[in-house]
Amino acid sequence: MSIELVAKIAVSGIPYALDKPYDYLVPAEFTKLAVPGARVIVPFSRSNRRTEGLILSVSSELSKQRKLKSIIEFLDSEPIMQNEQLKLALWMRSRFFCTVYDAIKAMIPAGLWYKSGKLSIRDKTIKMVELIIPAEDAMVLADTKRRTAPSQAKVLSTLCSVGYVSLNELKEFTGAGMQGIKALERSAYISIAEEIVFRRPQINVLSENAPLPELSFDQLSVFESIWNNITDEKLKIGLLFGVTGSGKTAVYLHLIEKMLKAGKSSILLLPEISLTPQMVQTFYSHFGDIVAILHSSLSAGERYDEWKRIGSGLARIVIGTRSAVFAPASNLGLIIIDEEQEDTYKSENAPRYHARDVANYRCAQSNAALLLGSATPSVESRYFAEIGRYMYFALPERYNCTPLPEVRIVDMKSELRRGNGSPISRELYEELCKNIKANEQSILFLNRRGASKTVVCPQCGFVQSCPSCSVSLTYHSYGNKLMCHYCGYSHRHNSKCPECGGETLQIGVGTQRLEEELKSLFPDIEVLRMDTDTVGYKGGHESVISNFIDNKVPILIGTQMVAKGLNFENVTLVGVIDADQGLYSGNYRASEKTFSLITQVVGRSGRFEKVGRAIIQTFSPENETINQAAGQDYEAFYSSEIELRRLLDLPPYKELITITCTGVNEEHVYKSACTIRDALNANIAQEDKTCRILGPAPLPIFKVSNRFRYRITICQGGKSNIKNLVSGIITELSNDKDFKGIQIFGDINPLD
DNA sequence: AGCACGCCGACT
DNA sequence: GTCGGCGTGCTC
Repeated sequence: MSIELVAKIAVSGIPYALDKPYDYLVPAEFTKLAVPGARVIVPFSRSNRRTEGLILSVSSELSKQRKLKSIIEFLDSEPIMQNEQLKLALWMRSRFFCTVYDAIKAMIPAGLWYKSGKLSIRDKTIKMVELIIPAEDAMVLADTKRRTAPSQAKVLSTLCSVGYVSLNELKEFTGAGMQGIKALERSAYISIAEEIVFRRPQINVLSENAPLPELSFDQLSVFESIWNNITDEKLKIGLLFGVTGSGKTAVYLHLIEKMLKAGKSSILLLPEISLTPQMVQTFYSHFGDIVAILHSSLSAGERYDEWKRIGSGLARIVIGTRSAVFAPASNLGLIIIDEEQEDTYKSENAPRYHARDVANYRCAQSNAALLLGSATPSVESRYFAEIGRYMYFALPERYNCTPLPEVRIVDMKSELRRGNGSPISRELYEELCKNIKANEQSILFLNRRGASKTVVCPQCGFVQSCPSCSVSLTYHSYGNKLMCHYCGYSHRHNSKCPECGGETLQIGVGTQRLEEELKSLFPDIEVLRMDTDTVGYKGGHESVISNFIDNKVPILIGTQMVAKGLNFENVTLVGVIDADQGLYSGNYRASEKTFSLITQVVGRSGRFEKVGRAIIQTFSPENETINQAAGQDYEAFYSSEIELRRLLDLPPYKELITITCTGVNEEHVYKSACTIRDALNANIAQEDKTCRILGPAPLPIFKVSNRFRYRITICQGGKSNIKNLVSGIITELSNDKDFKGIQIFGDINPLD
């Protein structure tokens, strides 16, 4: 019997059902390295394949009967995760039905994943040259060398004046070659040393040390109210309601500044950074280098370095997208989630987390404050404010008192009856003419890419759809092809119906066809289009926007990316081409999303001294949500929507947990889902009688990449132990031989 | 998931 | 004989 060191390890690349801590022996030579948070390579499974893992804990044990395998190597010389982060990863597993390693991967920058492999990211270094003899001596030396070694003399005299400089700059400035500099190093007159530098994302900083914007009376009182409440001991979550243009950003800036003065760091989450360059610039201009940004279009090196700057405390303000909620900010004081209702805060793949939930957990752990900001808060958040779980703050006015735009709803049914089948109603056409004449700009919003929604055959009714996903193909006039917007499949378009040979018809309008329609209506007018097709490359988004602003392009067409966070001085007309789009998707959040989107896009109009107009085109002009959005009346929308949620037993009254089955054989998938439902029904009665089990139901898009998808929805009160039950059922059935080829995963409050 | 084991038919 | 097809079972 002897004492051995045993590490409990979370391993990567395993399904949820196998995820548990595995015990490994720590070989004696690794004793010092074996600490929680360090990554290792371990042999795993019968094949002993090399598998990455992370040490969760280490303990000394009396050696047991069973033989443990040993850790092969260490990837880290010190832990890459602190105790607090490990706790967060374990919590994420229990809440989001992911493996611990899925959570860990979301929490650390990608470059660290393969530190020892080929894809490793190294610290970037530059060579720095320093004078290591007294400057007076160097001057004398430079004089003596002027004849014999002029370039060495130049190097010495240059170093006398600058002292410490990068090798590259020194070579460029003095014209000296490497031999001369090396010679000086050999003689111990100068030293050459590597210094780690940070790769930084390129930001156009407008000015340095710009003052904070002054707060208006309303902003100041909201700012003080937020500060006094969130720095209080008890209630730490606030919801800030502020209509478009009310100046939420100014309040954020002042809160973050005050946190900084109190010695605390802050994280600001945005739905998508590339859509809000103005916000990032404002922060850089005021706070300078202590701002770090984290988002998907950074290079791996930049992301790794920004992460290091945050971890080391050099950067104390983090601005980023969803995953920035994991930023290793020390002494965290505040997390702000701007436009908290946005779907981008929910991850669609494992770990299927919501940034709001993670922020909430982190803030509670580190006694920090959480502030949610929005012009159209999610129904959940507004409800939690109503019942006192969140503090509620409101900025009622537009900052510079611009009146809200004047909004008109146009009935497209009567437009059709008048014989106008085009996507532009007569009224919108006239308003566009007015704007062109007045030299003012217009934005047309249409949340659908492509030229035309679908191609149908009016003779036999055949609709072309993707062979591997269950969505209809979308026509793209660029390349004359039909594309699947889900998996990217495309093939050439033939105007003849593949079933009956009849002439096909295109129905529904996308941004691309709208662009063509406008070009024929206004042949002499420039039209810009902004959607994922036109801004695909890095920086494309900004260049479209600056083109629109600088060249006063009369008309901008766009998908939802035109709706978010942009200030256009000269825009006085907004047209919503198809307000119904998305309203009848069958999802319980459809109204909420429609309201939010229309409200935001209408708010783009007339943000400065000119009064804006907006035209909303719809086939259901009586629809309550559309009318509430037209009136920019969030409270009216909220009170009708929350009543509906209460009646239908939906969030925020209940929490939804879904279990999704996917597989290539539809019947097998369906039957597996039924087995899950039965297992739930058999077990749930003891846990919670109020909870309902729905399904199996096909997902809105029920086939993706040749896999069918069915899911069970559990609608539960939230306090019971249902999550553990679900976890147990997923684990048990994943290992069942009847479930061979079936993937099962759990999700909480999915968005689709 | 990923990989070895093992049991069966085909073939240098 | 043994190479390789995939069905079965296990992962400290």
